[in-house]
Amino acid sequence: MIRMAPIPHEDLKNKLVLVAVQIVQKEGYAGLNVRRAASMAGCAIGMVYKIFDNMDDLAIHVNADTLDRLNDALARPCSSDDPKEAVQELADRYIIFSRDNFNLWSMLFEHRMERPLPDWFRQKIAQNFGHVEKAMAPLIASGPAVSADHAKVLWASLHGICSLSITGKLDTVGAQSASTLAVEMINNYMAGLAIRMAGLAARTKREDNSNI
Amino acid sequence: MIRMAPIPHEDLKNKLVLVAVQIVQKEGYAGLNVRRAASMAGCAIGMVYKIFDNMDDLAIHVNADTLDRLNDALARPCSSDDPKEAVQELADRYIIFSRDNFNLWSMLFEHRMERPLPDWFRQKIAQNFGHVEKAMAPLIASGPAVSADHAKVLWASLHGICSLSITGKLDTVGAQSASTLAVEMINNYMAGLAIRMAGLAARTKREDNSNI
DNA sequence: CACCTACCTGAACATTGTTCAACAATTTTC
DNA sequence: GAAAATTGTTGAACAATGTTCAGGTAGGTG
Repeated sequence: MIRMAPIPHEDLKNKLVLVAVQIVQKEGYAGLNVRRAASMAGCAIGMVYKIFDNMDDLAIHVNADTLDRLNDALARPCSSDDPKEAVQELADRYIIFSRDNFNLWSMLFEHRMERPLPDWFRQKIAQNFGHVEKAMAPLIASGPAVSADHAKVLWASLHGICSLSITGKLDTVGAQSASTLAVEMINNYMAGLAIRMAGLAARTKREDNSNI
Repeated sequence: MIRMAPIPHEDLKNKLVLVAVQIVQKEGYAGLNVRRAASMAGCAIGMVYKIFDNMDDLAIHVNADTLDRLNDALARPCSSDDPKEAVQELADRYIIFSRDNFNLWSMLFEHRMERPLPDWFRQKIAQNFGHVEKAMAPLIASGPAVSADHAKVLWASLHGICSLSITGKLDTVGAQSASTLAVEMINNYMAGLAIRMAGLAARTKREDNSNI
Protein backbone atom coordinates (compact mmCIF):
# COMPACT_ATOMS: atom_id res chain seq x y z
CA MET A 1 0.00 0.00 0.00
CA ILE A 2 1.79 3.14 -1.18
CA ARG A 3 0.86 6.06 0.97
CA MET A 4 1.05 9.78 0.22
CA ALA A 5 2.69 12.20 2.58
CA PRO A 6 -0.06 13.67 4.72
CA ILE A 7 -1.32 16.98 3.36
CA PRO A 8 -3.11 19.62 5.44
CA HIS A 9 -6.79 19.01 4.87
CA GLU A 10 -7.35 22.62 3.93
CA ASP A 11 -4.85 22.29 1.07
CA LEU A 12 -6.36 19.08 -0.19
CA LYS A 13 -9.82 20.61 0.02
CA ASN A 14 -8.70 23.51 -2.15
CA LYS A 15 -7.05 21.15 -4.60
CA LEU A 16 -10.14 18.96 -4.83
CA VAL A 17 -12.38 21.93 -5.49
CA LEU A 18 -9.90 23.18 -8.06
CA VAL A 19 -9.79 19.95 -10.04
CA ALA A 20 -13.56 19.54 -9.72
CA VAL A 21 -14.01 23.01 -11.21
CA GLN A 22 -11.65 22.07 -14.05
CA ILE A 23 -13.58 18.89 -14.75
CA VAL A 24 -16.96 20.61 -14.76
CA GLN A 25 -15.63 23.46 -16.86
CA LYS A 26 -14.39 21.07 -19.50
CA GLU A 27 -17.03 18.33 -19.46
CA GLY A 28 -19.96 19.51 -17.43
CA TYR A 29 -21.37 18.23 -14.19
CA ALA A 30 -21.86 14.77 -15.69
CA GLY A 31 -18.09 14.38 -16.02
CA LEU A 32 -17.48 14.84 -12.32
CA ASN A 33 -17.04 11.74 -10.18
CA VAL A 34 -15.10 10.75 -7.06
CA ARG A 35 -12.52 8.58 -8.72
CA ARG A 36 -11.58 11.22 -11.26
CA ALA A 37 -11.42 14.04 -8.75
CA ALA A 38 -9.38 11.89 -6.37
CA SER A 39 -6.91 10.78 -9.00
CA MET A 40 -6.48 14.30 -10.37
CA ALA A 41 -5.97 15.65 -6.88
CA GLY A 42 -3.53 12.82 -6.20
CA CYS A 43 -5.33 11.33 -3.24
CA ALA A 44 -7.31 8.21 -2.45
CA ILE A 45 -11.04 7.94 -2.90
CA GLY A 46 -11.58 7.70 0.81
CA MET A 47 -9.90 11.05 1.41
CA VAL A 48 -12.61 12.82 -0.54
CA TYR A 49 -15.07 11.53 2.04
CA LYS A 50 -12.85 12.63 4.88
CA ILE A 51 -13.01 16.17 3.55
CA PHE A 52 -16.51 16.35 2.11
CA ASP A 53 -19.64 14.72 3.44
CA ASN A 54 -20.35 13.31 -0.01
CA MET A 55 -20.25 14.28 -3.66
CA ASP A 56 -23.09 16.71 -3.12
CA ASP A 57 -20.96 18.59 -0.67
CA LEU A 58 -18.13 18.80 -3.18
CA ALA A 59 -20.61 19.99 -5.79
CA ILE A 60 -21.80 22.76 -3.48
CA HIS A 61 -18.22 23.91 -3.11
CA VAL A 62 -17.78 23.98 -6.86
CA ASN A 63 -20.93 26.08 -7.08
CA ALA A 64 -19.64 28.35 -4.34
CA ASP A 65 -16.48 28.91 -6.34
CA THR A 66 -18.60 29.80 -9.37
CA LEU A 67 -20.63 32.28 -7.31
CA ASP A 68 -17.38 33.86 -6.15
CA ARG A 69 -16.20 34.31 -9.71
CA LEU A 70 -19.55 35.71 -10.77
CA ASN A 71 -19.41 38.04 -7.82
CA ASP A 72 -15.99 39.25 -8.95
CA ALA A 73 -17.42 40.01 -12.38
CA LEU A 74 -20.29 42.01 -10.88
CA ALA A 75 -18.21 43.81 -8.27
CA ARG A 76 -16.34 45.99 -10.77
CA PRO A 77 -17.82 49.48 -10.66
CA CYS A 78 -20.33 50.28 -13.39
CA SER A 79 -19.50 52.90 -15.95
CA SER A 80 -22.71 54.82 -15.29
CA ASP A 81 -24.46 56.00 -12.15
CA ASP A 82 -27.84 55.90 -13.83
CA PRO A 83 -29.74 52.96 -12.34
CA LYS A 84 -31.08 51.71 -15.64
CA GLU A 85 -27.70 51.90 -17.34
CA ALA A 86 -26.01 50.25 -14.40
CA VAL A 87 -28.50 47.40 -14.16
CA GLN A 88 -28.21 46.89 -17.88
CA GLU A 89 -24.45 46.67 -17.56
CA LEU A 90 -24.70 44.17 -14.72
CA ALA A 91 -27.09 42.10 -16.79
CA ASP A 92 -24.65 42.11 -19.67
CA ARG A 93 -21.89 40.92 -17.41
CA TYR A 94 -24.13 38.18 -16.11
CA ILE A 95 -24.99 37.01 -19.60
CA ILE A 96 -21.38 37.09 -20.67
CA PHE A 97 -20.42 35.12 -17.59
CA SER A 98 -23.07 32.50 -18.24
CA ARG A 99 -21.85 32.12 -21.79
CA ASP A 100 -18.15 31.99 -20.94
CA ASN A 101 -18.68 29.60 -18.04
CA PHE A 102 -21.57 27.66 -19.43
CA ASN A 103 -20.93 24.35 -17.71
CA LEU A 104 -20.19 25.86 -14.33
CA TRP A 105 -23.11 28.25 -14.57
CA SER A 106 -25.46 25.46 -15.62
CA MET A 107 -24.42 23.39 -12.67
CA LEU A 108 -25.58 26.17 -10.33
CA PHE A 109 -29.14 25.36 -11.33
CA GLU A 110 -28.94 21.81 -12.61
CA HIS A 111 -27.79 20.50 -9.34
CA ARG A 112 -30.67 20.34 -6.90
CA MET A 113 -29.84 19.59 -3.31
CA GLU A 114 -32.12 17.39 -1.27
CA ARG A 115 -31.31 19.36 1.86
CA PRO A 116 -31.85 23.11 2.16
CA LEU A 117 -28.84 25.12 1.05
CA PRO A 118 -26.31 25.87 3.80
CA ASP A 119 -26.32 29.41 5.15
CA TRP A 120 -22.83 30.30 3.97
CA PHE A 121 -23.93 29.39 0.46
CA ARG A 122 -27.08 31.48 0.61
CA GLN A 123 -24.96 34.38 1.69
CA LYS A 124 -22.92 34.07 -1.48
CA ILE A 125 -26.14 34.24 -3.48
CA ALA A 126 -27.25 37.30 -1.53
CA GLN A 127 -23.89 38.89 -2.19
CA ASN A 128 -24.55 38.67 -5.92
CA PHE A 129 -28.01 40.17 -5.55
CA GLY A 130 -26.43 42.95 -3.54
CA HIS A 131 -24.79 44.44 -6.60
CA VAL A 132 -28.12 44.80 -8.35
CA GLU A 133 -29.74 46.26 -5.25
CA LYS A 134 -26.96 48.79 -5.01
CA ALA A 135 -27.30 49.81 -8.63
CA MET A 136 -31.05 50.25 -8.23
CA ALA A 137 -30.98 52.02 -4.91
CA PRO A 138 -31.12 55.59 -6.29
CA LEU A 139 -34.33 54.78 -8.11
CA ILE A 140 -36.23 53.42 -5.18
CA ALA A 141 -37.79 55.90 -2.82
CA SER A 142 -39.23 53.44 -0.35
CA GLY A 143 -36.05 52.20 1.21
CA PRO A 144 -33.73 49.20 0.92
CA ALA A 145 -36.27 46.48 1.76
CA VAL A 146 -38.34 47.33 -1.30
CA SER A 147 -35.17 47.83 -3.32
CA ALA A 148 -34.16 44.29 -2.46
CA ASP A 149 -37.45 42.98 -3.79
CA HIS A 150 -37.01 44.78 -7.09
CA ALA A 151 -33.49 43.49 -7.37
CA LYS A 152 -34.78 39.98 -6.79
CA VAL A 153 -37.43 40.34 -9.45
CA LEU A 154 -34.98 41.71 -11.98
CA TRP A 155 -32.29 39.20 -11.23
CA ALA A 156 -34.59 36.21 -11.18
CA SER A 157 -36.13 37.35 -14.45
CA LEU A 158 -32.72 37.73 -15.97
CA HIS A 159 -31.83 34.27 -14.80
CA GLY A 160 -34.99 32.85 -16.33
CA ILE A 161 -34.30 34.46 -19.68
CA CYS A 162 -30.70 33.32 -19.62
CA SER A 163 -31.57 29.84 -18.52
CA LEU A 164 -34.33 29.08 -21.01
CA SER A 165 -32.50 30.82 -23.80
CA ILE A 166 -29.18 29.04 -23.38
CA THR A 167 -30.75 25.62 -22.86
CA GLY A 168 -32.68 26.04 -26.07
CA LYS A 169 -36.12 26.21 -24.53
CA LEU A 170 -37.04 29.58 -26.00
CA ASP A 171 -36.77 28.72 -29.68
CA THR A 172 -34.10 31.34 -30.01
CA VAL A 173 -30.43 30.96 -30.66
CA GLY A 174 -27.53 31.52 -28.34
CA ALA A 175 -26.56 34.23 -25.94
CA GLN A 176 -27.18 37.02 -28.44
CA SER A 177 -30.91 36.67 -28.13
CA ALA A 178 -30.70 36.22 -24.36
CA SER A 179 -29.10 39.63 -24.39
CA THR A 180 -31.81 41.12 -26.60
CA LEU A 181 -34.59 39.74 -24.46
CA ALA A 182 -32.86 40.88 -21.28
CA VAL A 183 -32.57 44.41 -22.63
CA GLU A 184 -36.27 44.36 -23.40
CA MET A 185 -37.10 43.06 -19.95
CA ILE A 186 -34.99 45.61 -18.12
CA ASN A 187 -36.17 48.49 -20.28
CA ASN A 188 -39.80 47.77 -19.68
CA TYR A 189 -39.45 46.84 -16.05
CA MET A 190 -37.45 49.94 -15.24
CA ALA A 191 -39.77 52.17 -17.24
CA GLY A 192 -42.81 50.74 -15.49
CA LEU A 193 -41.11 51.05 -12.15
CA ALA A 194 -40.20 54.68 -12.78
CA ILE A 195 -43.80 55.53 -13.67
CA ARG A 196 -45.19 53.84 -10.62
CA MET A 197 -42.57 55.43 -8.40
CA ALA A 198 -43.42 58.83 -9.83
CA GLY A 199 -47.10 58.14 -9.18
CA LEU A 200 -46.33 57.14 -5.64
CA ALA A 201 -44.22 60.25 -5.06
CA ALA A 202 -46.98 62.50 -6.45
CA ARG A 203 -49.60 60.92 -4.25
CA THR A 204 -47.34 61.20 -1.20
CA LYS A 205 -46.72 64.84 -1.98
CA ARG A 206 -50.44 65.58 -2.33
CA GLU A 207 -51.06 63.91 0.98
CA ASP A 208 -48.28 65.97 2.55
CA ASN A 209 -49.85 69.16 1.21
CA SER A 210 -53.31 68.26 2.37
CA ASN A 211 -51.87 67.72 5.82
CA ILE A 212 -50.61 71.26 6.06
CA MET B 1 -38.47 -17.72 -17.67
CA ILE B 2 -42.02 -16.49 -17.19
CA ARG B 3 -43.10 -14.48 -20.15
CA MET B 4 -45.81 -11.85 -20.33
CA ALA B 5 -48.47 -11.90 -23.01
CA PRO B 6 -47.25 -9.59 -25.75
CA ILE B 7 -48.62 -6.07 -25.37
CA PRO B 8 -48.84 -3.55 -28.21
CA HIS B 9 -45.79 -1.34 -27.85
CA GLU B 10 -47.92 1.76 -27.88
CA ASP B 11 -49.82 0.55 -24.82
CA LEU B 12 -46.68 -0.36 -22.94
CA LYS B 13 -45.18 2.98 -23.85
CA ASN B 14 -48.16 4.76 -22.34
CA LYS B 15 -48.02 2.60 -19.26
CA LEU B 16 -44.31 3.22 -18.77
CA VAL B 17 -44.75 6.97 -19.06
CA LEU B 18 -47.68 6.76 -16.66
CA VAL B 19 -45.77 4.92 -13.94
CA ALA B 20 -42.71 7.11 -14.50
CA VAL B 21 -44.89 10.17 -13.94
CA GLN B 22 -46.26 8.62 -10.77
CA ILE B 23 -42.77 7.88 -9.48
CA VAL B 24 -41.47 11.38 -10.20
CA GLN B 25 -44.60 12.94 -8.74
CA LYS B 26 -44.13 11.09 -5.49
CA GLU B 27 -40.35 10.97 -5.10
CA GLY B 28 -38.82 13.29 -7.63
CA TYR B 29 -36.59 12.59 -10.57
CA ALA B 30 -34.04 10.89 -8.33
CA GLY B 31 -36.55 8.13 -7.56
CA LEU B 32 -36.92 7.15 -11.20
CA ASN B 33 -34.93 4.18 -12.46
CA VAL B 34 -35.34 1.43 -15.05
CA ARG B 35 -35.94 -1.43 -12.68
CA ARG B 36 -38.67 0.38 -10.80
CA ALA B 37 -40.42 1.62 -13.90
CA ALA B 38 -40.23 -1.82 -15.49
CA SER B 39 -41.55 -3.66 -12.44
CA MET B 40 -44.37 -1.16 -11.93
CA ALA B 41 -45.31 -1.41 -15.60
CA GLY B 42 -45.12 -5.19 -15.37
CA CYS B 43 -42.50 -5.69 -18.03
CA ALA B 44 -38.87 -6.72 -18.23
CA ILE B 45 -36.00 -4.26 -18.05
CA GLY B 46 -35.08 -4.95 -21.63
CA MET B 47 -38.51 -3.89 -22.85
CA VAL B 48 -37.90 -0.37 -21.64
CA TYR B 49 -34.98 -0.24 -24.04
CA LYS B 50 -37.05 -1.65 -26.85
CA ILE B 51 -39.48 1.22 -26.44
CA PHE B 52 -37.20 4.07 -25.41
CA ASP B 53 -33.66 4.75 -26.56
CA ASN B 54 -32.55 5.08 -22.98
CA MET B 55 -33.64 6.57 -19.66
CA ASP B 56 -33.17 10.05 -21.03
CA ASP B 57 -35.74 9.31 -23.67
CA LEU B 58 -38.20 8.14 -21.05
CA ALA B 59 -37.49 11.28 -19.04
CA ILE B 60 -38.26 13.45 -22.05
CA HIS B 61 -41.61 11.71 -22.37
CA VAL B 62 -42.36 12.37 -18.71
CA ASN B 63 -41.52 16.01 -19.32
CA ALA B 64 -43.73 16.05 -22.38
CA ASP B 65 -46.62 14.78 -20.30
CA THR B 66 -45.99 17.56 -17.78
CA LEU B 67 -45.98 20.15 -20.54
CA ASP B 68 -49.30 18.76 -21.76
CA ARG B 69 -50.84 19.12 -18.31
CA LEU B 70 -49.46 22.62 -17.94
CA ASN B 71 -50.86 23.42 -21.33
CA ASP B 72 -54.26 22.20 -20.21
CA ALA B 73 -54.10 24.51 -17.22
CA LEU B 74 -53.22 27.48 -19.41
CA ALA B 75 -55.69 26.69 -22.17
CA ARG B 76 -58.79 27.50 -20.11
CA PRO B 77 -60.09 30.91 -21.20
CA CYS B 78 -59.09 33.81 -18.99
CA SER B 79 -61.74 35.67 -17.05
CA SER B 80 -60.64 39.02 -18.46
CA ASP B 81 -59.87 40.30 -21.95
CA ASP B 82 -57.53 42.94 -20.63
CA PRO B 83 -53.99 41.83 -21.55
CA LYS B 84 -52.52 42.69 -18.18
CA GLU B 85 -55.25 40.91 -16.26
CA ALA B 86 -55.06 37.93 -18.55
CA VAL B 87 -51.30 37.60 -18.32
CA GLN B 88 -51.52 37.93 -14.57
CA GLU B 89 -54.07 35.14 -14.48
CA LEU B 90 -51.89 32.90 -16.63
CA ALA B 91 -48.96 33.61 -14.35
CA ASP B 92 -51.02 32.63 -11.34
CA ARG B 93 -51.98 29.39 -12.98
CA TYR B 94 -48.36 28.72 -13.79
CA ILE B 95 -47.29 29.33 -10.21
CA ILE B 96 -50.07 27.17 -8.86
CA PHE B 97 -49.12 24.43 -11.28
CA SER B 98 -45.48 24.59 -10.27
CA ARG B 99 -46.46 24.33 -6.62
CA ASP B 100 -48.97 21.52 -7.08
CA ASN B 101 -46.67 19.54 -9.35
CA PHE B 102 -43.39 20.52 -7.82
CA ASN B 103 -41.43 17.37 -8.63
CA LEU B 104 -42.66 17.12 -12.19
CA TRP B 105 -42.19 20.81 -12.79
CA SER B 106 -38.68 20.71 -11.32
CA MET B 107 -37.74 17.88 -13.58
CA LEU B 108 -38.55 20.03 -16.60
CA PHE B 109 -35.51 22.14 -15.78
CA GLU B 110 -33.37 19.84 -13.67
CA HIS B 111 -32.99 17.39 -16.41
CA ARG B 112 -30.54 18.64 -18.98
CA MET B 113 -30.27 16.73 -22.20
CA GLU B 114 -26.91 16.25 -23.82
CA ARG B 115 -28.48 16.33 -27.27
CA PRO B 116 -30.63 19.21 -28.51
CA LEU B 117 -34.30 18.81 -27.64
CA PRO B 118 -36.34 16.96 -30.26
CA ASP B 119 -38.62 19.07 -32.40
CA TRP B 120 -41.87 17.59 -31.17
CA PHE B 121 -40.83 18.55 -27.66
CA ARG B 122 -39.95 22.10 -28.60
CA GLN B 123 -43.36 22.41 -30.15
CA LYS B 124 -44.95 21.56 -26.82
CA ILE B 125 -42.95 24.35 -25.23
CA ALA B 126 -44.02 26.75 -27.95
CA GLN B 127 -47.62 25.71 -27.39
CA ASN B 128 -47.37 26.90 -23.80
CA PHE B 129 -45.85 30.20 -24.83
CA GLY B 130 -48.67 30.56 -27.29
CA HIS B 131 -51.20 31.20 -24.55
CA VAL B 132 -49.21 34.15 -23.27
CA GLU B 133 -48.72 35.50 -26.77
CA LYS B 134 -52.44 35.30 -27.36
CA ALA B 135 -53.24 37.10 -24.12
CA MET B 136 -50.79 39.87 -24.96
CA ALA B 137 -51.71 40.24 -28.60
CA PRO B 138 -54.19 43.13 -28.14
CA LEU B 139 -51.49 45.21 -26.51
CA ILE B 140 -48.89 44.84 -29.17
CA ALA B 141 -49.21 47.09 -32.18
CA SER B 142 -46.27 45.75 -34.13
CA GLY B 143 -47.59 42.35 -35.03
CA PRO B 144 -47.24 38.78 -33.82
CA ALA B 145 -43.47 38.45 -34.20
CA VAL B 146 -42.88 41.18 -31.65
CA SER B 147 -45.70 39.85 -29.52
CA ALA B 148 -43.93 36.50 -29.39
CA ASP B 149 -40.78 38.17 -28.10
CA HIS B 150 -42.66 39.89 -25.31
CA ALA B 151 -44.36 36.67 -24.40
CA LYS B 152 -40.97 35.00 -24.23
CA VAL B 153 -39.56 37.69 -22.00
CA LEU B 154 -42.52 37.55 -19.64
CA TRP B 155 -42.67 33.81 -19.52
CA ALA B 156 -38.96 33.32 -19.08
CA SER B 157 -38.95 35.93 -16.34
CA LEU B 158 -41.83 34.24 -14.63
CA HIS B 159 -39.99 30.97 -14.84
CA GLY B 160 -36.88 32.52 -13.33
CA ILE B 161 -38.81 33.95 -10.41
CA CYS B 162 -40.63 30.71 -9.85
CA SER B 163 -37.52 28.63 -10.16
CA LEU B 164 -35.24 30.58 -7.86
CA SER B 165 -38.01 31.22 -5.39
CA ILE B 166 -39.16 27.65 -5.04
CA THR B 167 -35.66 26.22 -4.89
CA GLY B 168 -34.84 28.60 -2.06
CA LYS B 169 -32.30 30.68 -3.95
CA LEU B 170 -34.08 33.99 -3.41
CA ASP B 171 -34.04 34.10 0.38
CA THR B 172 -37.79 34.14 0.32
CA VAL B 173 -40.26 31.52 1.38
CA GLY B 174 -42.52 29.36 -0.71
CA ALA B 175 -44.85 30.00 -3.57
CA GLN B 176 -46.55 32.92 -1.90
CA SER B 177 -43.58 35.16 -2.45
CA ALA B 178 -43.07 33.82 -5.95
CA SER B 179 -46.55 35.07 -6.61
CA THR B 180 -45.84 38.49 -5.07
CA LEU B 181 -42.67 38.92 -7.08
CA ALA B 182 -44.38 37.76 -10.27
CA VAL B 183 -47.15 40.32 -9.78
CA GLU B 184 -44.52 43.01 -9.38
CA MET B 185 -42.68 41.86 -12.47
CA ILE B 186 -45.76 41.74 -14.65
CA ASN B 187 -47.10 45.05 -13.37
CA ASN B 188 -43.91 46.89 -14.13
CA TYR B 189 -43.19 45.14 -17.39
CA MET B 190 -46.67 45.72 -18.72
CA ALA B 191 -46.70 49.33 -17.55
CA GLY B 192 -43.35 49.98 -19.18
CA LEU B 193 -44.45 48.23 -22.33
CA ALA B 194 -47.65 50.30 -22.52
CA ILE B 195 -45.68 53.53 -22.21
CA ARG B 196 -43.20 52.58 -24.87
CA MET B 197 -45.96 51.36 -27.17
CA ALA B 198 -47.76 54.67 -26.73
CA GLY B 199 -44.53 56.50 -27.52
CA LEU B 200 -44.03 54.39 -30.62
CA ALA B 201 -47.59 55.01 -31.78
CA ALA B 202 -47.21 58.77 -31.31
CA ARG B 203 -43.96 58.84 -33.25
CA THR B 204 -45.44 56.74 -36.04
CA LYS B 205 -48.43 59.08 -36.25
CA ARG B 206 -46.19 62.14 -36.48
CA GLU B 207 -44.21 60.51 -39.26
CA ASP B 208 -47.44 59.68 -41.10
CA ASN B 209 -48.52 63.28 -40.87
CA SER B 210 -45.21 64.62 -42.10
CA ASN B 211 -45.48 62.34 -45.10
CA ILE B 212 -48.72 63.91 -46.23
C1' DC C 1 -45.63 -32.27 -35.28
C1' DA C 2 -41.21 -30.07 -36.30
C1' DC C 3 -39.33 -26.03 -37.62
C1' DC C 4 -38.83 -21.09 -37.87
C1' DT C 5 -39.18 -16.49 -36.77
C1' DA C 6 -39.97 -12.71 -33.90
C1' DC C 7 -39.67 -11.05 -29.70
C1' DC C 8 -39.33 -11.01 -24.62
C1' DT C 9 -36.37 -11.98 -20.57
C1' DG C 10 -33.23 -11.13 -16.91
C1' DA C 11 -28.44 -12.42 -15.92
C1' DA C 12 -24.27 -10.07 -16.58
C1' DC C 13 -21.33 -6.14 -17.33
C1' DA C 14 -19.71 -1.33 -16.63
C1' DT C 15 -19.86 2.65 -13.93
C1' DT C 16 -21.04 5.08 -10.24
C1' DG C 17 -21.32 6.75 -4.77
C1' DT C 18 -20.04 5.17 -0.36
C1' DT C 19 -18.03 2.47 3.51
C1' DC C 20 -14.58 0.53 6.39
C1' DA C 21 -11.11 -3.06 7.65
C1' DA C 22 -6.40 -3.04 6.89
C1' DC C 23 -2.37 -0.69 6.80
C1' DA C 24 1.45 2.99 7.38
C1' DA C 25 3.34 6.79 9.71
C1' DT C 26 3.75 9.29 13.84
C1' DT C 27 3.53 9.93 18.68
C1' DT C 28 3.53 8.26 23.27
C1' DT C 29 4.92 5.23 26.83
C1' DC C 30 8.08 2.50 29.26
C1' DG D 1 15.47 2.46 21.60
C1' DA D 2 11.64 -0.76 21.34
C1' DA D 3 6.84 -1.56 21.87
C1' DA D 4 2.30 0.15 22.10
C1' DA D 5 -1.13 3.48 21.01
C1' DT D 6 -2.84 6.84 18.08
C1' DT D 7 -3.67 9.15 13.97
C1' DG D 8 -4.52 9.35 9.29
C1' DT D 9 -4.58 7.11 4.51
C1' DT D 10 -5.75 3.57 1.36
C1' DG D 11 -8.29 1.03 -2.02
C1' DA D 12 -10.89 -3.36 -2.11
C1' DA D 13 -15.60 -4.33 -1.61
C1' DC D 14 -20.53 -3.34 -1.55
C1' DA D 15 -24.86 -1.49 -3.33
C1' DA D 16 -27.34 0.79 -6.80
C1' DT D 17 -27.64 2.22 -11.16
C1' DG D 18 -27.88 2.27 -16.89
C1' DT D 19 -27.29 -0.76 -20.62
C1' DT D 20 -26.58 -4.97 -23.51
C1' DC D 21 -27.42 -9.37 -25.53
C1' DA D 22 -27.29 -14.57 -25.45
C1' DG D 23 -30.75 -17.47 -24.64
C1' DG D 24 -35.40 -18.90 -24.06
C1' DT D 25 -40.53 -18.71 -25.28
C1' DA D 26 -44.71 -18.38 -27.92
C1' DG D 27 -47.06 -18.26 -32.00
C1' DG D 28 -47.02 -18.94 -36.88
C1' DT D 29 -45.87 -22.05 -41.08
C1' DG D 30 -45.09 -26.12 -43.69
